[in-house]
Amino acid sequence: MARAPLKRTFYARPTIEVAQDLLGKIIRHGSTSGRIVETEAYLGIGDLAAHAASGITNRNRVIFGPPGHAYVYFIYGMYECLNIVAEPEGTAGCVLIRALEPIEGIALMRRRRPAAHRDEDLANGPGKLTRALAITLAENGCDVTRGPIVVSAPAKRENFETGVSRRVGITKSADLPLRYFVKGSRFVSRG
DNA sequence: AGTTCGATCGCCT
DNA sequence: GGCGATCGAACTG
Repeated sequence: MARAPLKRTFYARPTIEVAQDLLGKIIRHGSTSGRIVETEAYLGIGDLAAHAASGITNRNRVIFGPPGHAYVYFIYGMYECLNIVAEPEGTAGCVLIRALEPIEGIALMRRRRPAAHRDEDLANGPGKLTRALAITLAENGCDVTRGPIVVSAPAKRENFETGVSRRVGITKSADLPLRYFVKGSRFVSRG
């Protein structure tokens, strides 16, 4: 039951709003999908932790492009991380997807992530969820309002509390409260 | 439960 | 040439 993708106007807003509002949404790639339970906002100028901080380069150019596109990058020689571009075209800003609650294709995710022995370990980290959903650099720049990665609203509205904390694993601009998560979810990368 | 450390490589100075 | 928006295994206590 594929629901309609979120429209581009959803993404053409301040990065912090988009990061908060992406919680609870469904992300799908192929036959695998999950519910977003953890995000981080990465801003433009002034956010020294953001890839966009020092201006446009060949790697980060999609962050400066139109909203609603995937920014996928390669890190530590072995992992991909998935972001979704926010802000109007020409303004930098993106949301790192940090954790998913697996929904569809769990058996396939288990095959892709043999180290995960529990469902909550399949996608509770940015490098894990790209592995579980088979998202690679080939998806960099793709339009998540069209595909092959698609983001949509859940079938039923859910109520949850949003937790806020510092972002994980960075050293610069580390004090900013730009990490958001579904409070109480056992699928987040950390409490 | 918490800490340390190795794997592995593209990007940018 | 150094380092990074990570992960998982190995180790300690």
